[in-house]
Amino acid sequence: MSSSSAAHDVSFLRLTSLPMLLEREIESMILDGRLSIGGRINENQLAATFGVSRGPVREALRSLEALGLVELLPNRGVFIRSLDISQVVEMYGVRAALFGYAAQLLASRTEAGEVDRLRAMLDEMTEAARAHDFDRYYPLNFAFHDFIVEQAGNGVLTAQYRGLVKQLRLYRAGNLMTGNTLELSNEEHARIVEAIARRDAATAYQTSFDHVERGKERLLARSMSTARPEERRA
Amino acid sequence: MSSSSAAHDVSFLRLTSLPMLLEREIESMILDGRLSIGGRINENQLAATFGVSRGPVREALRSLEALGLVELLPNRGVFIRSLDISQVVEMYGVRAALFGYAAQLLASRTEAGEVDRLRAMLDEMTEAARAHDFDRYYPLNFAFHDFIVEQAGNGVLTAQYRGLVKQLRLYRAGNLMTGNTLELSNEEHARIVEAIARRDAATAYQTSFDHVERGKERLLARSMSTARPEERRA
DNA sequence: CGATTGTAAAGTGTCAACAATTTAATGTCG
DNA sequence: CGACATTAAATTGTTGACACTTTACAATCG
Repeated sequence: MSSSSAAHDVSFLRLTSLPMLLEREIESMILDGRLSIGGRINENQLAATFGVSRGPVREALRSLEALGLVELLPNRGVFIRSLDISQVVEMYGVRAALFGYAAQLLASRTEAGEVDRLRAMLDEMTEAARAHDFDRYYPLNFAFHDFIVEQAGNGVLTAQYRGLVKQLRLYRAGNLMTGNTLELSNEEHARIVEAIARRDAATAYQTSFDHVERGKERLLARSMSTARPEERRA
Repeated sequence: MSSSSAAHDVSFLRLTSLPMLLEREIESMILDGRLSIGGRINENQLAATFGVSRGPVREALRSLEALGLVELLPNRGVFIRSLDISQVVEMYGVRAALFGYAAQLLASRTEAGEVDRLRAMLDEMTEAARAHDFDRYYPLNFAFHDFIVEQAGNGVLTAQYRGLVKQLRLYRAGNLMTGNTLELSNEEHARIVEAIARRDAATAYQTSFDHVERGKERLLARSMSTARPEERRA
């Protein structure tokens, strides 16, 4: 039984704990919008909701703070983090760099297996874009980017990228695409896939970086038109 | 008195708390080597050391886990995170991408004020490198990289980069440079500064990316020669 | 009536005690 | 003597109580 070297990996021994569970649950409450952004979290209330005491809740909130999803103000409470547009812009920049690096890595390591998958995703997105079906396009778009990052084969990169994307979900207005932006965006996807297929790492980086940067600019343009004239000061 | 708009910014009202304080203190205990890597942290002992109860200590440890400095195994305890070489390699890759992006940003935004400072740092490093004075070179090298990242003007980037560098300090063998690597490394610095001075964003990115990648390769080469022949399997 | 001060309520911060689990030590059987 | 079951110690997990701070409210004074 115990002769085999490392076959079973007995990591079943309680790989989770109450604070981790609470962390995940509170996180989805935030990302699903069940806790409103900018709002305050009441520890007592939250603990009562889950039927636990405040200790584990506070530990979970500490983790969420380090993940950038909430803000802790001493003696004041925990607040769902709200991003202003300048922070979002900064995040998009870093995301562009990370995504570009991912595409670069994938281009230099791919053995063509991933390319077929990417082309399939691309076809689906093309179809959804043609139909202006945003609800169908959005998850495909997400999966496309995530697939490239994942297949790049760098776990640290994947974690950083996903953490950033998670934080970006705090900016609610950001995910909308209108009109022909779907088609424009997807043409950029096509260029990315081609560069990866050609094993052209430099072009894969550049097209991927530019793709996210352009998404940032689309967001900015949209944010300008939406923004109120001026926030008056006292 | 209350007429001025945002002059005083009374953020003095307890901008810190016990868990934050403990977090910083434990962090420096780890990075200074006062807590040995891979070793286990005893909550009772640690709490007694600081003269507090275990609650705040546990909260601090949750934050440190999210920062990637410790690992929490449910019911088993908290362990100072130990990095294997493959993780370090991944981190270097991401660091290269982030640092490259920083140099790119700085090159495209600099108004020449930063370049003088960079050239001054470069001169100091050249001197230290010529004297093979690693102890003097190391902090200069650190400051040089950090300055570029900081002056890039992207707070998210700065935070991500510094977090990564902090984690890399868990890999103790990594910081050594021998022989003429100091001079080689500094020649790369010179190329980076020149690209930034020229406002050549693309070259700034590439030289900076390559610089970190070469650091990774130097590390890997060193690690190969140091590594034990083979870790035998059962 | 508006600004200020004082007071009560609500919420966060910290602790010490208890429960549950893991680890180490001990004893027992084959 | 070694493997296994049993027990004791150490350590983590969770809780409820209490102290402290902030916030909201009410009363008072100019």
